[in-house]
Amino acid sequence: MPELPEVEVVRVGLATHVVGRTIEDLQVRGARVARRHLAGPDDLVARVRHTRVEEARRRGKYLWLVLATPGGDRSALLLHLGMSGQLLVKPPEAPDERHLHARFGFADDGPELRFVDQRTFGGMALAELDIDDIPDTIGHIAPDPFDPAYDQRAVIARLKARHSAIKRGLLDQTVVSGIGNIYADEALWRAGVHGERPSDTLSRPALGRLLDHAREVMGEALAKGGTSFDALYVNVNGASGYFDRSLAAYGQVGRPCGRCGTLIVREHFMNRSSYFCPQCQPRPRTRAEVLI
DNA sequence: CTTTTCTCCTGTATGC
DNA sequence: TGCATACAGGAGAAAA
Repeated sequence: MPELPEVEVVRVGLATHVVGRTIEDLQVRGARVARRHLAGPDDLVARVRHTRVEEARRRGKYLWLVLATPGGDRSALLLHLGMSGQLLVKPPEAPDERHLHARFGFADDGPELRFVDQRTFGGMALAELDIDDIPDTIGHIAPDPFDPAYDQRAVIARLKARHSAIKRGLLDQTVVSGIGNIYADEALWRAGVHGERPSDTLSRPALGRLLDHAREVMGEALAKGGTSFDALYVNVNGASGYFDRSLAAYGQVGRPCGRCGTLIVREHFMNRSSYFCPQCQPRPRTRAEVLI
C-alpha cells in the first residue's frame, strides 16, 4: 500500500528511467484509469504524445511528470498509485500484465512505462502547473514532512484547532500529506499516543513529537526502499520493498509490543484497521467515564 | 463551515 | 467442493 516512502521510491525510478525521454505514444485501456481527466482518455493521449519528460516530482502520495511540448508549453501528468498501482519499466515485447491500464512508448524505442493496477483506485490526469510549479488540481494537498514548504508549526496549529481523533488528522492529506494507515499507526506507537485521542487535547510539544516520529519512520522506510505487505506494491523496476519486518505496530496483532511486551491489538477505525499497544497507548477516557 | 460516512475495486484468505 | 463473507485502504463525493 503505497504511502510517501513507496511513492518516493517510484519517483526516483521515474527520474532514472523516464526523465529526459520523449513520449511517442500512449495507450489507455478503459475509462477508469483516466477518470479524473474530465476531458476523457482520448484528450489525455493527444496532449501527452510528443512531449518530453522534464522532471518527476512528488507531493505526499501524488506523483507527477512535468511534460514539455516542442513549443515549450509545460503541463503535469499527475499520477496516483491508489492502493495497488504499479509503474513498471518493461521491454515493449514483454507480455501484457493482467491489470495493465496504460502503456507509454518512447521515441528512443527503449523500455516502455506501464501503469498496472489491480484494484484501480489509482489513476492519472493532466493538470496545469500553478505559480509554485504544483499541479493546480492538488492545491488542496498539504506539503509532506520532507517538502521544503512543510511548516510543522502550521500543521500543529491545524491539529490544535480540530475536534477530531488525532489519527484522522494524520491521515487528512489537507493537513499533512504522505501519511497513510501504516505510518500513522507506527508514528502513534512511537509517540505512545492512542489514535482516538482528540488532537486538540494534545499539547503542541506532543503534537510536534508525533509529527517528528512520522517523518522519522517514513525516512527509515525510504532508506530501506519502501514497505510492502503483499505482492501488490512494486517499485518502478518491479522490486518489492522490504521494510515490513521493521514495523512495530501495524499488522502486528497478537505479537508483543517491542517496549512493554503487552500484546498488540487491532480495532476498527474509519472503515479500516488500527493497530496499537493498549499499555503504551492508553485509550482516552470517554465523556461517560469522566462523569463516573 | 467542519466532520463523518460512503463508495469505488479485485484478489486472497477464511469459515461453514 | 462450493459459496459467502471479511479484508486490504486512498481520496473525493455525499451526507450530517
